[in-house]
Amino acid sequence: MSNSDANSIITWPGLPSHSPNTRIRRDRSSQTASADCYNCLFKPHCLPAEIDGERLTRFARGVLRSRRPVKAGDVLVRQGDAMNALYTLRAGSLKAVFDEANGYERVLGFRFPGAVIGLAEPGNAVWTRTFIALEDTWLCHIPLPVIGDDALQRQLIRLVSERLRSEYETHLMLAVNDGSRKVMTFIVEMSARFAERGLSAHRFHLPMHYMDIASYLGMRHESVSRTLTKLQDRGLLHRKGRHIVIPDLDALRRFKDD
Amino acid sequence: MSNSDANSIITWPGLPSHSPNTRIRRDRSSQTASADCYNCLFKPHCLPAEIDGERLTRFARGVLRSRRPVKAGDVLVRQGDAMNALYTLRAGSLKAVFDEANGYERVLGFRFPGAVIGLAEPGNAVWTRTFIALEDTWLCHIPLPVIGDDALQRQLIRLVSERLRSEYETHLMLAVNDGSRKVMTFIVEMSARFAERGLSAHRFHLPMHYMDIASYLGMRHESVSRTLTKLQDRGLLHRKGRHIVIPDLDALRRFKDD
DNA sequence: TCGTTTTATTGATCTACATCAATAAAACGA
DNA sequence: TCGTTTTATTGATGTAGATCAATAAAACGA
Repeated sequence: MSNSDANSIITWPGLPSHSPNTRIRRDRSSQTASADCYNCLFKPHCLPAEIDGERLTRFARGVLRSRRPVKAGDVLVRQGDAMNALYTLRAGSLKAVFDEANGYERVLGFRFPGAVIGLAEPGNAVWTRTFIALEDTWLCHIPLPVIGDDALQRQLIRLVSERLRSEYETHLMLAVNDGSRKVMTFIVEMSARFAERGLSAHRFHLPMHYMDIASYLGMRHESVSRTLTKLQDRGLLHRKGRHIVIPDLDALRRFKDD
Repeated sequence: MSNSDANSIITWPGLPSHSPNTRIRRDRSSQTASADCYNCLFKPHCLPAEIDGERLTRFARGVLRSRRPVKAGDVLVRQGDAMNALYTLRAGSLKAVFDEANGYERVLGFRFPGAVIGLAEPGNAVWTRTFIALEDTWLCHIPLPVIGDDALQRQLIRLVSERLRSEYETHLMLAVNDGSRKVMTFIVEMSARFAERGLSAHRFHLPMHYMDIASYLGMRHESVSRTLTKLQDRGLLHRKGRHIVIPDLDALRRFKDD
């Protein structure tokens, strides 16, 4: 069963959706507030990276900050929905999936705090992928018209091409066609993502299922599990379920590259 | 042996390069000219898509149109070179490759007329991939400062996110992990690329080697060859070397999808 | 043009991973 | 909390495609 089935609930007020069970809350003020970009930890990586003062105030006024999270398993936006805003991830995590005609979903990526959601869509009227929360997730909502400013557009160009570069990295990883290498690259990458948010690079909890990892890497989840078991046997990592401990990160990196 | 070895020759005048044999022609006027964006077939897909009149004239004045081609096998830009211009492809074709430390190259994509080269680099001071001509190739050279205009930036955003969407498609293709499906998807995709340039979708010549296709798809070239032989045996296509004939394109598409 | 180098094809073998299956462990909801 | 559902683990088996090898066909350069 897919996570993105009929009982998904969209908690963003008034968000367009094809889900029959969409729950729209009336009380806007209790749900969202204007963003506080001045004090935001992620400002240097976000759209208003280069603006300040009056211009930043104007930008922040147009941005809605959610107060209640998108719950684990819920859909933020669904492939095919009209696209009229970007999101930024403040806390939690998301998976980006492509919904196939047969009902299955194929995982295209994972997003962590600081990430901008929707970079593949400018120029497209419609969301090309579905975004699903992996855990309770807080976001900011940036309507497209707010990004008229020149400095914002330059930053958007930078963010999209940065994402493009990272997708080329992913292409290289997928094209090695060696399961254990793909899994190791994934683990090292996750470690780096945690580290860049000030968390431990050696000890972390993966928010996504092994089935999601497998889908992302183009493998079966059995193979992901077996690969991790093998890495554990070699002492390169320990794990209890999705909790990962890497005693020697450099050793893992070296092992991956030869 | 890689194509991007020491005897690569860069025919773009004054282009930075690490190649010892770089040939720089003195006579600029015989090599390049201002672009003629007004009469360019590719304008709707290029950067100045949305500008006209006076603004287009100003843009075109900043753009250099090459008169002599980059020769087959030659390097247009090398990974690590300083990045200060985009290119657009007018005729010919290129491959985008990642140069590995061990000297091997891994193919990340192919570019055909109408494509903009360098979409992954804005925000990066340096080329992240090497571009090599697959056949004699003509380009336009667009210095980054020329893209100050607001409409040009909007179009650049559109182009980069469009490329990002196409990389997500590639991710989906690579993650199916089924050789013959990957090859069929590639052939169908190539057919579409030829068709969109007004050429035959049923009968075309692949400009890249099987080894490049294999590298791009994460396979061995033997497997690419075998897969094509199998498709030929089933009557889904005919080929003589790299010349491909597809008698029934829909049949091939249907076969690929089940 | 011919001789050399590079690329493509075909065959034989081997292995990593998919697939099928059965159990165990989490996660979830009443 | 317990009972159900979903996800993860481990085992047995089969197969697609990697690998090694040898020949054929292009492509290239003098």
